[in-house]
Amino acid sequence: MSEILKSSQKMNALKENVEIFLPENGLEQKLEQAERENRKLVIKLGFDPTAPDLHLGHAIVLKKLKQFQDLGHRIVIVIGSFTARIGDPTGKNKSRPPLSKEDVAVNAQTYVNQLSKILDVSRCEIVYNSDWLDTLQLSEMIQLLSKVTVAQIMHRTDFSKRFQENTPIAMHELFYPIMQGFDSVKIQADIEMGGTDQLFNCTMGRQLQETEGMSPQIVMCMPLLRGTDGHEKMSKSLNNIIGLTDEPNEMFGKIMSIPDTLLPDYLQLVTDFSQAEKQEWLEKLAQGENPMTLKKAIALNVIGQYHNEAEAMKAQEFFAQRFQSKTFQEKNFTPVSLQELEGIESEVTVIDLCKLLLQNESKANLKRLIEGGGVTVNDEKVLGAQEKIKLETATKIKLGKRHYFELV
RNA sequence: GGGGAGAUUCCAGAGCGGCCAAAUGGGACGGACUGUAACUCCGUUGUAGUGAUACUUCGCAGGUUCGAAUCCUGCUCUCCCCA
Repeated sequence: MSEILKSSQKMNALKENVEIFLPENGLEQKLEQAERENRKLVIKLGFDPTAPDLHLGHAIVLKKLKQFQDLGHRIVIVIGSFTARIGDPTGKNKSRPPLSKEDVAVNAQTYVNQLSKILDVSRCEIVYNSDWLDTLQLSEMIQLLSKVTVAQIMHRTDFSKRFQENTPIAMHELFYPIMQGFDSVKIQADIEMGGTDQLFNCTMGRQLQETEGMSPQIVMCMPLLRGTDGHEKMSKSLNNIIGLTDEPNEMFGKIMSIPDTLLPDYLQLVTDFSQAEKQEWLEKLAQGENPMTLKKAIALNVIGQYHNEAEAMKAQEFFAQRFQSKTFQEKNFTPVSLQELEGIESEVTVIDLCKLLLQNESKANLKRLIEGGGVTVNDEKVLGAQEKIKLETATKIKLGKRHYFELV
């Protein structure tokens, strides 16, 4: 029995929050293999440098990588600088604007910065797949393509679904999984990680490695975290993410706004709690504990991870004051200096004031907000966009659910 | 290569010469209720304007008409069937 396998506890930790192992006992095999050959495993994580905002969904995978990193294995981050130009087929059928080299470089850098929230980046190997894909000859490409059948590619649910629904599939999209698989060949990956949506792409790596006479990588897929809307997977383009770099107050609010049905998932996947603590929480819930209590605990825990405990406490207080206090006057208002509201008379219309405070909103939109009863000034609802109000200090203004200002 | 269908506002999807800034549903936003949860109910959902209204929008470019998302021509793209 190997040293590592002796510790079943360690093994359990490595397996926690992994939804799919391919093959099922692959991890054990790889660890034994590594030990036998007296080397460290190469663990691959790929990403598209398109939307470099990492969120709690990514964190699940990154934490898993971190565990392996702590055991001394080699973490190889493959930046899809070439494949980004193809675009991972999403079924959304939106043609992606091609990224320039500069875009890729900038995105990759911000990505790496964010990785450092979880991983020790100095001990990660970061490679760009354009390094080998840019120079790939057509003949080599065809050689590669000959290893894969159409039936296999169409097996990917995304493709078969679109095909059945008569939505377009461009030829180049079919190449994406093959490219990704080729990356695994190039870096000689032992393990590839990703979300469950990456299962197909990752298995491509296994197949291609085998045809190259390599021992195929194993695949570990983490569950997909659902976003703040409670339904769709967390994704920047769906605008439902909680970003790793979000401000504490922002994070707190977003976590408080997730539907209760997501709580067990969040408890399990995004918190630092021990299994025992998680179990305890679930029991409390079952006994009728207000889910809000757990939500707060999760929020505190998460902010503790990505900021620190003091910030977390501050965010909780902020939240309580601004959103949970019952009376208008007690709420927490963001100060806005009167001087900063450049060149205004002492009296303005409500609509103009709103525009100054929320410059990104169109006036038509703000007008609707006012007429819909979403604007309150000094505890009084203002329904006329043209009403004049005096600009004086201590004027308190609420715009919609989330924006609170006080003139100072 | 041949034949047919189609491209509509965030999405799905009606409209097929004026009553169309464009039905309906979803989403989003706001309000009431609440725990920034869910449920339910109500309102809003192109931009600018106090308003009358003006402007931009129905794949792209032209044309017919007093008037076009709606008709015509060309182009681009998609789907289906046949080869």
